Amino acid sequence: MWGRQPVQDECVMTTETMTIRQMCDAFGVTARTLRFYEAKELLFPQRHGTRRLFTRQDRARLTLVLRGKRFGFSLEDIRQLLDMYDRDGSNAAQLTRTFQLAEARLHQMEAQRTELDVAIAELKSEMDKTATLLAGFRRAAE
Amino acid sequence: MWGRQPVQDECVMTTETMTIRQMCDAFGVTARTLRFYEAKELLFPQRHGTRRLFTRQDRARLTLVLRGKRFGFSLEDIRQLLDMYDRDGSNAAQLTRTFQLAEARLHQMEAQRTELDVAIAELKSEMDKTATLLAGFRRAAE
DNA sequence: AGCGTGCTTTACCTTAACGTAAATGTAACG
DNA sequence: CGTTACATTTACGTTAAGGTAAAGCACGCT
Repeated sequence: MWGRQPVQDECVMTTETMTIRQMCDAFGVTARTLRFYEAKELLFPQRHGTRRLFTRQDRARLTLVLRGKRFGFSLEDIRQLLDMYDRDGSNAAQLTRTFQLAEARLHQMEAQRTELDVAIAELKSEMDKTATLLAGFRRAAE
Repeated sequence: MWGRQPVQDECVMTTETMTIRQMCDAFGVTARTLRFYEAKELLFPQRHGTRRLFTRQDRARLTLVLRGKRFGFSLEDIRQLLDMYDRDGSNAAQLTRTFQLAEARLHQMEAQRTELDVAIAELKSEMDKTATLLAGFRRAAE
């Protein structure tokens, strides 16, 4: 009735590779997002003809990308962090550079945490004032 | 509405009004920012000829704007809060609304901090791995 | 052969909070 | 009067993370 999904006889769900739509469904992102991430060198899907085939590695990377995004990091930050997870450039110089990148990121994150703590404390203080005012109003209303 | 200021023909340096540059120095913002905030109806400086003169109210409002920004509110959110306050800041219903907005924002910020803590822990863990690898390389290099 | 559907690329659109540049104005100093 | 030092308006530029539209392949089915 509706167009049935073309059943791939040979490439049966080995979970080896996934089409773009399978990725969208699996991760809850749009196709545009996956293509965008490829353009930004966050993912490196293979091609079968013109079609993208996302590998196990792409899925692992995408998981990390989405986690990083939840933490509020930019895609560029994430790309650099992914290079750290990919310690395939296993020479000491590369690892050292990677480590330094991570260290810088860590400092940024800790600074961000400190700022967030300050902001939270300030906001709480402001809310206390407002709450006090409100309490006064409610007493006056009786 | 809140108090009119004395007409000043001579440019006496009262603390009543400030030029744009005095404002920049006092608040650590650029002139572009002040003009932008005026365009966005966050500030309402008077004019002396073509020049802006920022009043005590403007300074109070700018203080609130900058505080709101530290809390992560958008300028549009801030404008609405300021407008509410202007219309009838001493209205219990509006104070309640303000409080609720602040509460929601506080929850967001606390959630953000929790996630940030997780991310920091994970990153530290990855850095440990990298450091261990590096130590191995350095031993091998001797 | 035709149809429907999915995938592809190319390319312009969006939002926030300003930055930056150009052209012009004006006020004070010397 | 000229120069200097700000001030003003207008208007286009920037960045991030995609959205959206257009138009063309590439199939599998009938």
